[in-house]
Amino acid sequence: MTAMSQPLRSNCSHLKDHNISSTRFSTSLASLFKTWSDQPLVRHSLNHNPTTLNSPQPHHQQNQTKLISYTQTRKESLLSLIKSCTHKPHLLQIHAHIVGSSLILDSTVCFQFLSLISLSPPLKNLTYSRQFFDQIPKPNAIHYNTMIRAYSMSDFPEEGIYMYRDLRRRGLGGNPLTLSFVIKCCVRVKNLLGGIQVQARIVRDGHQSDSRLLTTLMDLYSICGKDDDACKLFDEIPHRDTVAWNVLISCCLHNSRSRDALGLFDIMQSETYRCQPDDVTCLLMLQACANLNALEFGERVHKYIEEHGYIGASKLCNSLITMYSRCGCLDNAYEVFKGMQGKNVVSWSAMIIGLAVNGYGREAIEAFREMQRTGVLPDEQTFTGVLSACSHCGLVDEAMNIFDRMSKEFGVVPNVHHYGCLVDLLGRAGRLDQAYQLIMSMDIKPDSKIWRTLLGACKIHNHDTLGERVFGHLMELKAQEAGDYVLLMNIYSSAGNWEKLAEVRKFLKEKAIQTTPGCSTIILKGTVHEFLVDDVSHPRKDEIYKMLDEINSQLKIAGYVADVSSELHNMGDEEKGYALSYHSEKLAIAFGVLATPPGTTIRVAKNLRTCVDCHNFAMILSGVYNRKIIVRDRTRFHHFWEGSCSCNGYW
DNA sequence: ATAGGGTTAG
Repeated sequence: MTAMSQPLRSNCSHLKDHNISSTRFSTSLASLFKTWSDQPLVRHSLNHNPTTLNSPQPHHQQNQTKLISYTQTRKESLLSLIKSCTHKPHLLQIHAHIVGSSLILDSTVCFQFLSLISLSPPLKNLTYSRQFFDQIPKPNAIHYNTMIRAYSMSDFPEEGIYMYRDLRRRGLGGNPLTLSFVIKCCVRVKNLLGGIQVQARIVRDGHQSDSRLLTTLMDLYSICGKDDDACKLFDEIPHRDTVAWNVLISCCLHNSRSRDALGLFDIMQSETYRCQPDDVTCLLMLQACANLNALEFGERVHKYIEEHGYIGASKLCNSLITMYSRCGCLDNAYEVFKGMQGKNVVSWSAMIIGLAVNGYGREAIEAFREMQRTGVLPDEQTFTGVLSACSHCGLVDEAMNIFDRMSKEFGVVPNVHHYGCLVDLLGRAGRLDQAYQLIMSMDIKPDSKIWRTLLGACKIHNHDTLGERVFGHLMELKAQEAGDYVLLMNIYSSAGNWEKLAEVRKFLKEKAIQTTPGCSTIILKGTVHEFLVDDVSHPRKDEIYKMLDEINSQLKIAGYVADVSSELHNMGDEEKGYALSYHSEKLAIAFGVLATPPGTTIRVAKNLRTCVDCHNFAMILSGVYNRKIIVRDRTRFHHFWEGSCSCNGYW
């Protein structure tokens, strides 16, 4: 309703100013149609020649001028009607009159009408546009461009590529614009081959120094995973403006080269290139920072944003919230969130997800309630955040309740992420069969991530029979990874199933499948210190291991008992406790305790998931040694202070 | 003649 009655902002400012109602519009339409009806309607046929229509007999000189001027006025009034049309019934009337008169042969009229129905939001209808387009006897390049452009933004981008081929068949040379619209279509469907053909055309038509065209093409290569080709193309762009740099940066982000992306921020500003980053550059940089946990760089970008007056942009604020929370710096994330004007669903979701990944589940749910109080409607991703908050804190009933309300109250259809959170939650809570039933009852196909989640839960609860079945599902999807074999071995190990364990081991060795070794890093005074499992390569290794021994005995006094469920070897519990003490995060934390005074925050990043034992170890240590510890693992952050953790002990 | 291109938040 509101969408339909909304005036066309760009074209109808005059309408709005004088507040012309639709009734008055109808009146003027009616009077126009009345004048038309005095003219005989010209039946249009595809073979009609426009010149014969508009050229009356030579001996009627006076009449001809009159007729031309009359046609002219008629056309002018129609064009102004098209420009101010906001109602579908009027549209249909105008349509009928264009098609039923000689105006179908007027390319301007056709173009204006086509723009109206293919691009302007309230009346946009692509099927209808195509119908009209097909009624134009001789569509020109502009008509084609309009259609291809509309298709490039629609759900049927490949249709734009077909239209481009059609245009070429008709021998209408496309201009650079046509080419750029087609490339956009190719980007949408990741049609690299089509793009390469267009590239050949760009060269043949002599547009090879059109920077914008090349930039679009770069994006295509980037989206298709051809980052090297995209870079090559970048070198060929004669005038590299900020957008070109932005595309290059986004290319790095899309192709897992966040580190390169960060580097480009300084390179583009250097003496050689002298290109100023804009708001979009900042947005991309923040994403790279979030991927890399690069808090300091993120703070630099934040400063740049403030200095350049971009801080009012909600997109940037939302991105800052995500960057800070993905760097484990919730205080800063909340600071940005609090200070921002006009929080939308993205801002709230960013904050909720931020709280969730940092283990503050109850706070996330509270934020969710607050969001509803302020009248912002949650969407799919908000629920992903809320449900993952529940799964990080073991709030089973809360999650079930929210999941139920999600579709009933908010009309959000459960997706694979929502189910994933529930499976994780049920699995960790030990309700393995219920989790399995849930997966089997889903009306969407379970992906490998879901099965992997359940496999992880089978490991926690030493459920080897279900674990085997779940692993079978992963094999069915041909999606088993090295880490999955490790989980399976862990499950066999915990269940004391040494034969099966040996079997898997043998298999891994035969197939030369490499498992990723655990690796933790800690940054002290700007230097990155890296530790592998049982690492002895650090220059201060003797001190570190001595420290670790001391810590272990101190923690034992404080009630720490090694949790042995993560070990693979067939040995007695006492030996296991010993073996566990050399997990990479323990080494990194021991080094942190060694190298920092009490009261400091120790930040550790781990490539895999932290095990229960290391979680408990860090939690108790934070109290005994008075350090705040933040461990970032593959999926989340764990905050520890004064012997407690943000997720209330729920691992 | 007619319109008009690239990057972008959770």
